[in-house]
Amino acid sequence: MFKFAARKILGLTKDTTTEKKIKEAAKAVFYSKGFEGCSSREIAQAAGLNVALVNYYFRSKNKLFQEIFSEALDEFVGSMVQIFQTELSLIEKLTIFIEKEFDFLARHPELPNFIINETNRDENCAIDESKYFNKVQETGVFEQMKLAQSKGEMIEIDIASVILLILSNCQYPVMSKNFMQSIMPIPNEQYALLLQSHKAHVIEMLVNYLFKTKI
Amino acid sequence: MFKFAARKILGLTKDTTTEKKIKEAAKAVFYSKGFEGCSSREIAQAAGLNVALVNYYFRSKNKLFQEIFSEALDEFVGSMVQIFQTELSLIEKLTIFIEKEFDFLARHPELPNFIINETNRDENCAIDESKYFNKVQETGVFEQMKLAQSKGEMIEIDIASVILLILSNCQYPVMSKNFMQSIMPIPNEQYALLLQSHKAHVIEMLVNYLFKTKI
DNA sequence: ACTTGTTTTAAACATTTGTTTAATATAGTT
DNA sequence: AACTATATTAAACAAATGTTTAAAACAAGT
Repeated sequence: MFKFAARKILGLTKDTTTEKKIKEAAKAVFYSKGFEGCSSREIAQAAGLNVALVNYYFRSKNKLFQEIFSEALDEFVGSMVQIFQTELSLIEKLTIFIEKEFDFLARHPELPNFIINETNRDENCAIDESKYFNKVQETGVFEQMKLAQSKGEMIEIDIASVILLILSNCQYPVMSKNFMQSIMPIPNEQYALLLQSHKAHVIEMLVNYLFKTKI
Repeated sequence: MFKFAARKILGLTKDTTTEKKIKEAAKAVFYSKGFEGCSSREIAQAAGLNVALVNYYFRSKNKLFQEIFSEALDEFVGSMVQIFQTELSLIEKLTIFIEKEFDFLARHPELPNFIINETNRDENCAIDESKYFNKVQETGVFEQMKLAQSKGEMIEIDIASVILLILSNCQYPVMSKNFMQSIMPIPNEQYALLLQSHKAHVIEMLVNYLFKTKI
């Protein structure tokens, strides 16, 4: 019955290319259509395989999704942490983070909408509440902010607000592309250009506002 | 066969409470679960009616959805236009718009995610590409911006970028509530407070940046 | 060649889906 | 009261869904 489950737990799978194929296909399909927007068969077909194989390797559509989703979150928070844990100044961290985030999102434009969306669909899918928070906290970036605030280098503002300001201005422009194009006449190529110039505005605006230091 | 369609076209429906009940129920269900996240039967049940009635009044789930969605967009753009067409200064318009948008979104927190999401799901659902753009353009707010820019009162920035800055900072904080709560430990009541103080930051930041005029 | 354990497939299963049908109830008109 | 058009319902339909089963293909060891 649960042979493969046991094997997986014991780490005995030979990590076959099939499993990876399914995961890659599932990733692509889930990202663009969401959990409820696609079927198991669609994923199997995208991987060029039988439906039963999907459940053979991942037990259920739900389980497969959870794995993909949690890796998406990992990747997402990971890129944040990667920059925060450097020894740069806050302004540098902020600037570089926004730069990287815009570039990253240009390559994975479906990701933010996917995460926001699925977090809203199933509130329980918030995995390990504190796991990600701790990761970020361990970088010491919060202390760095509080220190800067006490020294008057940074404005008094809730740290959650800072996160919100950053994510809002990085992610929303990507998520809302189709919506923006439905209320304003902007062809695809031009939207990419818009994002580039928008990035510069976001950086300047946030740095100026948070640090009261003209660039 | 298409009796009711003919009646609707001819405006002969007595606008029964049943039709409204279905629409209200559909609105609530679609908003919170999206088109693919719910079934016709779920909508019927929420309205306390038979499934067949939903199709009797709206022909299909798709058609019902289109009606709801396009009204959501109307409402959304309408509130924008309402403020833009006043005789206020740009700074006042911006400030009031953000104030109202935050209040509006506090009452309809599912709306932005719903619109963004469904616009991404079916790119064809972008109804009447120019309709909304014209509505906004007719308010003359774009000319007002260009004038302010030529007078040096406002920074040089693409108007699409301005829209993006505003919507990003108003909508994302609401859309991402569940996501934020899964990476930071913020209870519900506190998140509402956070949004209030965040609103003030957004106003100050945007006014300062766009108009180079300290409040 | 036989056995054993793993991978893959086609087919089946029970539910759920959007939609339609055919019958019943309701109300208004003559 | 009978007729008619509308409103509502229960039941049915075909298609799609997530999942399981049972059999086949494959590989490795003996």
